[in-house]
Amino acid sequence: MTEPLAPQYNPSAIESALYAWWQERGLFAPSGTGEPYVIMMPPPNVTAVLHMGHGLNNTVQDVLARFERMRGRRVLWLPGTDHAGIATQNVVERLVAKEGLTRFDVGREAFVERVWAYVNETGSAIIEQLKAIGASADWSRTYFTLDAGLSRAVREAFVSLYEAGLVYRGHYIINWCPRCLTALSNEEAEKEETDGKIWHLRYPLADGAGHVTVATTRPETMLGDTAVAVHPEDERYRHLVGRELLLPVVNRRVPIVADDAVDPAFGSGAVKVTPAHDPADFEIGRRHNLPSIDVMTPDARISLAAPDRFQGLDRFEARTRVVAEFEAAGLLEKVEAHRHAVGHCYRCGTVIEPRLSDQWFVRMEPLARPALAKYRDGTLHFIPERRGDDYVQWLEGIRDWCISRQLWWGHRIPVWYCQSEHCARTTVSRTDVEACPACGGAVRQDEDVLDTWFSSWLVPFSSLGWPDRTPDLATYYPGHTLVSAPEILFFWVARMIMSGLYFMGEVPYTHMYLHGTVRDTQHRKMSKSLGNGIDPLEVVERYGADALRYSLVSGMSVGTDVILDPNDLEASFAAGRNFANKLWNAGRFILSNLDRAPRPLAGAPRAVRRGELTLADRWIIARCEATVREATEAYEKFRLNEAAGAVYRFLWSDLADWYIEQIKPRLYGDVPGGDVARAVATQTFDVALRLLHPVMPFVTEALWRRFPGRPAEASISVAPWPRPDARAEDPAALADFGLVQQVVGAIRAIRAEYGVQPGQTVRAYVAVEGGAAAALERERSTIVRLAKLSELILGESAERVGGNAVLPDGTAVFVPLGDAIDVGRECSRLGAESDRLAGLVASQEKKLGNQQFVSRAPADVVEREREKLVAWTEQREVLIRKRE
RNA sequence: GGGCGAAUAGCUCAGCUGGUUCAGAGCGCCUGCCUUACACGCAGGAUGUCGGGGGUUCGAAUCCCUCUUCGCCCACCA
Repeated sequence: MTEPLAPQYNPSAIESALYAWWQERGLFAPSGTGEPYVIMMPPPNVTAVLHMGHGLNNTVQDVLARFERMRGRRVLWLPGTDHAGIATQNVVERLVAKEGLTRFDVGREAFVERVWAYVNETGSAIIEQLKAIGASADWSRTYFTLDAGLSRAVREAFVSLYEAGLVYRGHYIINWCPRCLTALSNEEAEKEETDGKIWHLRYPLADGAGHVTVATTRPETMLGDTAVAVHPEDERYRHLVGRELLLPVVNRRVPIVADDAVDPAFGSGAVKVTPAHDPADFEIGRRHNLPSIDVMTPDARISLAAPDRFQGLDRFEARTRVVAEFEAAGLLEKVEAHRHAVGHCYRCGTVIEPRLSDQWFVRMEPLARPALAKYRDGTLHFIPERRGDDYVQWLEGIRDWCISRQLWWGHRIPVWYCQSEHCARTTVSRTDVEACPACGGAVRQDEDVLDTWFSSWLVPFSSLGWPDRTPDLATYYPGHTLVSAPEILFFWVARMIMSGLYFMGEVPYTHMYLHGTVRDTQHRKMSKSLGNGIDPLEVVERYGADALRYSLVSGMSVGTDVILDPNDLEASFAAGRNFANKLWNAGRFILSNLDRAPRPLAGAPRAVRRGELTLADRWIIARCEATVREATEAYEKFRLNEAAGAVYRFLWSDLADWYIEQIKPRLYGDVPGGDVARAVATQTFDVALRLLHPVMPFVTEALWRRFPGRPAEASISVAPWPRPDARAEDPAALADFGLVQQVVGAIRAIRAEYGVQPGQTVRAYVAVEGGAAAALERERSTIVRLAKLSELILGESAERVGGNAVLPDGTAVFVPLGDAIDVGRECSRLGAESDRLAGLVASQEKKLGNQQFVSRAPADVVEREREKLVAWTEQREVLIRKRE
């Protein structure tokens, strides 16, 4: 506690020890009797390694958690990890591939065991990494989306939705990833604008009397065409409806049908219909009883349903071959460039293939309706608000959610099919089914697993024990704030609202804060594949967790992206490190002076009476008060950068640059009042540490604990949040000390301008009277010392030669410099200064000469402008006289 | 194609309900300082048609319209 502190703050020497101490003390578990405040951590993938996006997301959550904890709320920040179906399976598949095997070689059971082994070994790494950045989550409650409790919740949700008719099995076109070999939801198929081509193909009429031209971006699908559709009212084709075409390449006769879905204005107005490979075509096929011919295998090669010469070809090779055959037959009308949106697998980037298959779906419209209503009635708040538009748009256009995945890693679908041919009953059950409940025959469980998001959308209550009615569930549901990346608004955030309303009857959160994305200086998203990432742990090692957090927080206003430079860590993180160091040294200085206080300041420094305070004391107390208000309001409004900025300015510009400099004579015993200065410095510094703790938890704790009178077990992380105190407001002190600062600044500027040696003292005149003079008189010694004066004269100067400055309120400052100065230089400076004032005066006269302004603007505004004009005019005259 | 947002110093961005923080901060740049808390520091300084054009207003970086350029979300015109 009393060992001397190093002049340079060394984060790595203290951070892990402090974190361990917080954990030992159990400070991150909810405690006390305050109103609960719940933040649900977006569960990172088990196999994830901490990246800057996690850094940002968890820093924001931690700032809010720590802020509310200090405000006395019973904070539960609930962490967990996500089994992340496809992502995790892919990782282990790659490991298996190194042994030259596929998952099919390994077999389902053994493969799942491998995944478990992998997850058990490396799965919690990210949690350790989150601790390195200071995350104050309640790790004792950490869940895993595949553990027993959450698995039970998943079954309960599936079965009860099924019983309500909201889960169904359907035969539809879904998004299929030919590399992951699974169905995907619409959200998992990322649309990307792509420059492609559109081929215009001629299909001859079967009777040889001409042809119909169709356009397609995927010519290979023509192998599965079973019709051509035209609009029923399209005069060009009306006479052809009902006739047949001879499909080239495959030589199949297909009908021409009329369907309203066809847009006669697009292309030729005739559409090839491939019911097995296009959702719109599927619908047309259904309306016209067309056969569906699936011409592709699961890995997107041409299937046995196509002519021999195409079988086994990759879909893109087949595309080339089909086009070539059309061209050779003279049936390729034209090829045009075509920009369109192409779906890609969100996990591996492979082009999605629309595929006809049997899948499980959730009927979304009944869930979406109340979720929309809760936004429209003002229950839900999005920060920033515009994210609410995205939410509404998505819900209004919602389509059913395909939840089955042809994977092995995940929650097995709780459906059993009777193997007996005459029974064939389907059983959907909360518990495992051994035999068919109808006929007692053998059953086979559905092979598929559920979308990983089907477990995470339940997390706000499943992580608290649902479907059991646990005390945790009663206490901590619903929560308040969700902090999330905008990418998972639809995957997760919106769905949690729907599930919360459906299963719990209440929205899980009222405030959804969607922060920005971490990008590089070219505004590209940081990613491993682009190689533009910054490793947060490296930053923690080199600059400290506080520096990392400060940079992330200060670099982001509500909902904007955070830009970091991967090639220049110094540029990105030095500011935070420097700030931590500044704090460290300010704290070190104050502490070292407490040691030389005549009596140790126990606990709260000795009570100081208002009458004992100097102008500077009153000023820093008032500034501190303003900072409490500003920072608290900013945290409440999620304006974390403003909160950090307010405390930064207070600590650096006010406390360190001015107040600490001002009190040095008192501290050193050169003038009386040392104990008052110590008390005020200690008090205001303590408040600032508490205000900053949510953003920079480590350095603030390290310093805070060292102040005398703190019990060994006291932690700033549960210290009370500073309360606004109207008695500390002091506009007069703010104005008076502000004048002192301006006078000192003006004299310093003159000294620098005229190259006065740093050690040399000068005289200075300040032309003030009345209250302003009294204020300067009270801080005379401060001005003399900080501006390095031999004498301060409050009044006009008879001397002419020297440096002049005019403060914004019109106060003149003059520093006589005798023969030492360059007269020519001074003349030009005087000229420039008087020109500047002339400009101000001119525009001011114009403004005040405007009758409209004088009559319409508020009186106080006009009055202020008048005063400015008077002061500027006077000072300009003074300068002009001097110049002569 | 539909919806939404952004453009301010060399860079990254604040600037919220029009008028005292109105033209700002940090970084970078220039000058001078190892002043016994801190050179990861101190003091001083330079830099802007607030994207273009129009409008509302006594007054616009701020509100409205329009153009330009970027970005995000959504979308079965084959």
